[in-house]
Amino acid sequence: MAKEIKELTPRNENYAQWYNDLVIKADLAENSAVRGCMVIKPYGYAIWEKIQKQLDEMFKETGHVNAYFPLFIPKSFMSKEADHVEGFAKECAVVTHYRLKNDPEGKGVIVDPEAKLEEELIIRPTSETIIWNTYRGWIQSYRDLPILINQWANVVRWEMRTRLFLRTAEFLWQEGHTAHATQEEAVAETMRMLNVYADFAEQYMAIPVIKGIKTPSERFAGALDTYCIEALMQDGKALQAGTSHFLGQNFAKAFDVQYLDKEGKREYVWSTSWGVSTRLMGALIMSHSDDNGLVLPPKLAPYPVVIIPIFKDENGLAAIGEKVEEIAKELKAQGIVFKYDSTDNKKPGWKFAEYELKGVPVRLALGARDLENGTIEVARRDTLAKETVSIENIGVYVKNLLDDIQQNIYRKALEFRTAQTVTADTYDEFKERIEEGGFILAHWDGTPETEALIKDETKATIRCIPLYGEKVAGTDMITGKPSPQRVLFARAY
RNA sequence: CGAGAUAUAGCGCAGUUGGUAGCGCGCCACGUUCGGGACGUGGAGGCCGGGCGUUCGAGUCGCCCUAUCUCGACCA
Repeated sequence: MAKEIKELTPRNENYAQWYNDLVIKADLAENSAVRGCMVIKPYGYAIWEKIQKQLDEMFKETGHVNAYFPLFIPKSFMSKEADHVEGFAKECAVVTHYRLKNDPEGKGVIVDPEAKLEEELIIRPTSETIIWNTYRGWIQSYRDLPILINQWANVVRWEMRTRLFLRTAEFLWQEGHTAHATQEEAVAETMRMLNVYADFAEQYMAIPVIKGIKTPSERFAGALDTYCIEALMQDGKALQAGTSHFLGQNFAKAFDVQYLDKEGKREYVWSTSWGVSTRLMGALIMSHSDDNGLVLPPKLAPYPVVIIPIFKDENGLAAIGEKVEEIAKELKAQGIVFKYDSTDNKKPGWKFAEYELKGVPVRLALGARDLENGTIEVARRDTLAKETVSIENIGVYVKNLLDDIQQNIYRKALEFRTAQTVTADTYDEFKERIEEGGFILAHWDGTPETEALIKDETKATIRCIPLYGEKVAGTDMITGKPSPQRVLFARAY
């Protein structure tokens, strides 16, 4: 068994394999019988629920409400926005029939050829089209605006190659779709939600992100501008962790959504959409995990604390159980969720390893020796440090420790990213450095040709044009043409 | 969709020049253990991914499928 843990090495040559193993061994998810899809297991789903709950709260605070729109999209809807269909056409699952029947030759069931749909249905790869078709009926005047709606849903994109959490054929996400009277309002909304995502990533997931804007080639199909948060994984590859799109009037025009303004003039509505997905869990796993398994930030751990009793027999367990009840009261008083693993079919050492693999931030171990001394052993997952402390005020102690762990995990990730972010002034320097992974800040002349050339030759893409940080003009490292600021390059997932 | 690899017990694997299948972990029972993945004894568990062929005989050889993984291509 010990061997299994040693196989997990975040910086080994086969990071992809390590990642897969960790996801499976930490009991988060597994491949399903359906190509490219995954089963999210209870422990993994509990993390997703924490993410959902927190984001939902942040959406509500910024004035949004939840609603739900259909899974199926009539094929004709997809063709109404030209860029949108071009972007998604290659990865759509299509429903063509609505009935099965017994095979007349007795070979199980077949699709009933007489049950062919007149118009095929697309399983949503994203919901802009069905939502904007609906919004048309909801919007008549400026008094109906803005519409600030979010949807929690699953979507399907038939990707050629998939990876657990990072790119599955079906995934869970939230998609916000807002409608506004003016361009300014819509742009402000796009930025507002980008900031919500960045705050969530940094404060809850403990992942530092760079806020920026995508180049036209990386833009969402149908958007005028795509803003994003970009994170750096431990193997040096970048991961797009969330996007917020300014859609202009594209979808309003495609679905004829107009409103009457105060002067009685008809205008097209302005819109945004924004989303994050179960991919965030991939980011979480790859950002913090180490050779012992997952490392979860306390704010997103299904249970931030696990209590492990060390006992010889039933009497011993009962004595510890009484003490645990006292501790439980203190933890509850601090609002800390914990798990007490009193099962007697696993030894303490096994449990220690198991909860480390699962990334539980704090482990409390309690045995006869502690009962005698009035102490408890406290172990933290981020540093693997252990200490024996007095059981007095353990609730407050753990609360402070959890806060410290949350900050420490973020600080570690930030230090890593800072160390892995460099500038390159010449293309040779760039090509050499890109092999080591990490972010590279370099000057770009703003043309798609240069961008494509770099991608072809180095597999690096422009992750974003950073919104913040110092903006010093320079010249493109290849063409020598002027560049207003450095842009962020990396190889990406 | 290209290249490579893999498919044998719940999981991880072995299986020689073809002779009707084994190991470790896990699981079940009992006992001893219990402060970093315990140990002993005894058990249960397999249409060897599917199909066709060669052969007296196929986990093993040949061909064809299918699925998975890694690397590409692709990827709001």
